[in-house]
Amino acid sequence: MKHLYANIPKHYLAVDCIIFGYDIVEKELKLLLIKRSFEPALGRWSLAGGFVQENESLDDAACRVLCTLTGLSDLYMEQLYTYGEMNRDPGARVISTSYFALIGIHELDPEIQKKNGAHWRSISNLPELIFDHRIMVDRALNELVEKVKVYPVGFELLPEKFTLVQLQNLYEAIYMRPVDKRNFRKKILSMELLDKQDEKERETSKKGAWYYRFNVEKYRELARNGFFFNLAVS
Amino acid sequence: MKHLYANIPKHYLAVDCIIFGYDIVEKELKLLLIKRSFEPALGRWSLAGGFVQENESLDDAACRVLCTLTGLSDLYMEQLYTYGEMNRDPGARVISTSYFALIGIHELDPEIQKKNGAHWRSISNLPELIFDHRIMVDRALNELVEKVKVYPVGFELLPEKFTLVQLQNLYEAIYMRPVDKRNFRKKILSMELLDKQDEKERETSKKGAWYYRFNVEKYRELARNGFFFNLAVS
DNA sequence: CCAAAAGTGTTTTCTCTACACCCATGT
DNA sequence: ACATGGGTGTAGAGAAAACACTTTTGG
Repeated sequence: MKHLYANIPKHYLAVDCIIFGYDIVEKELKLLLIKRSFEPALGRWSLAGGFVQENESLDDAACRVLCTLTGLSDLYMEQLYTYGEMNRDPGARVISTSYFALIGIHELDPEIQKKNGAHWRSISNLPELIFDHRIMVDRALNELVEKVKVYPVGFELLPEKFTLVQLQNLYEAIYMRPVDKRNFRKKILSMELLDKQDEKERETSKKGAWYYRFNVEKYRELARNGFFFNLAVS
Repeated sequence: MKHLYANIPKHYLAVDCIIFGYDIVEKELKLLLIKRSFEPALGRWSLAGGFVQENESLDDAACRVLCTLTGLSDLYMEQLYTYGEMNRDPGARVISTSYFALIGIHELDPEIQKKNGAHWRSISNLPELIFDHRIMVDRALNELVEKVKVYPVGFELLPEKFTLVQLQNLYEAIYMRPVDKRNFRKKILSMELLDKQDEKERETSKKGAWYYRFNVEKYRELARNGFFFNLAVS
């Protein structure tokens, strides 16, 4: 059947990953960027990307890029948007589909990071990026803000055990504004999706803050019955 | 610089358009589908699509497909999602980006429609579609529901002048559930985005219903100042 | 004993929802 | 005069927002 498409032009197709992380100590949202060690744009900052091969789906390609870079699989990942302007890549015409991923900074092996030229950069102070990567990042940021309001994806950025203060700090970092402590805690706790642990975090305060865990199974169960997660708070 | 990408495989790239219309008389949401007059899948139903050419961006390609089919330009259109599974098109490996478009059924010239084998089909009674087009449609429907809640895009499906009853019928068709008349009118009118005309629609009732127009400029002005459209009603 | 961060309730405001009757007009 | 669809307001419930003091404990 291939002859049917005989006169159709073909294109280079790439994926680019917007990889978010969260620094629990500095309370900052970060982006995993690559200092390019190859042409074009050698030495400049870019998203993690790669070309789509013949034997892999788009999602496969994005996973491959992500796994190669981080050594991690089963990360939260989602397709976002496809950029198909004529001259977005000066090297050749390349159409690129962006994916956004969420990972806990602590999960990332510094060795692998170094080997791949990957660096965490603070969202509020990004370097100049190649091509249209900055546009990709901005779209992903918008998406992240909307997403965490209504789906429990923020937890992907935290360790398994986290305190309510840490969770609130994360939301403040994403929303880029302060959030009322009492309203925040009331709302998240009223959903009954967090399991309180018998253990306190004692690094950051003398009193210590209780650890919690997000209960995925409970969320799935509730969601099946029409429950909607919501943390769009003041 | 093209040699840099010498060993990279290339792919067929397509766009598929999910074109929504609204039948103001039958109060039904419709989809513009093509009865294919060519292989593969001759005689079967499909979305309007086409391959991305060498000298056009993705958006250009989608516009071209849409214009060719409808004879209209300046339609509301938005990119949705890119489908890149290996075997989604049995003819060859094709990656396809879906776009959704909103047009008023009344705008469409029946001659052009006939010439292109395009037919309006009711959303609630769609025929079987080729490839993964049904999946594309379902995603687009979800997107449409979410979109009309929070952006004034529903008006793209209506004539310039419309009545509040017609607007409500449209929202009921999209939400696929009844909506409270008084709450709906209260909410839309309180936004002060509709300009009441001095004229009534008299086809469907003896009393007649006032025509309104959506004031785009006013909306843009308000939106600039942080106003949010909202018609997520009971 | 004090500094530093964690934890905790109540009141007010606003938004959402439910709901039933009168109006205008063509036949 | 009546049938048909268009148009209108209010009261109650629930959600969101504003807001300040007490607790714990290591040094």
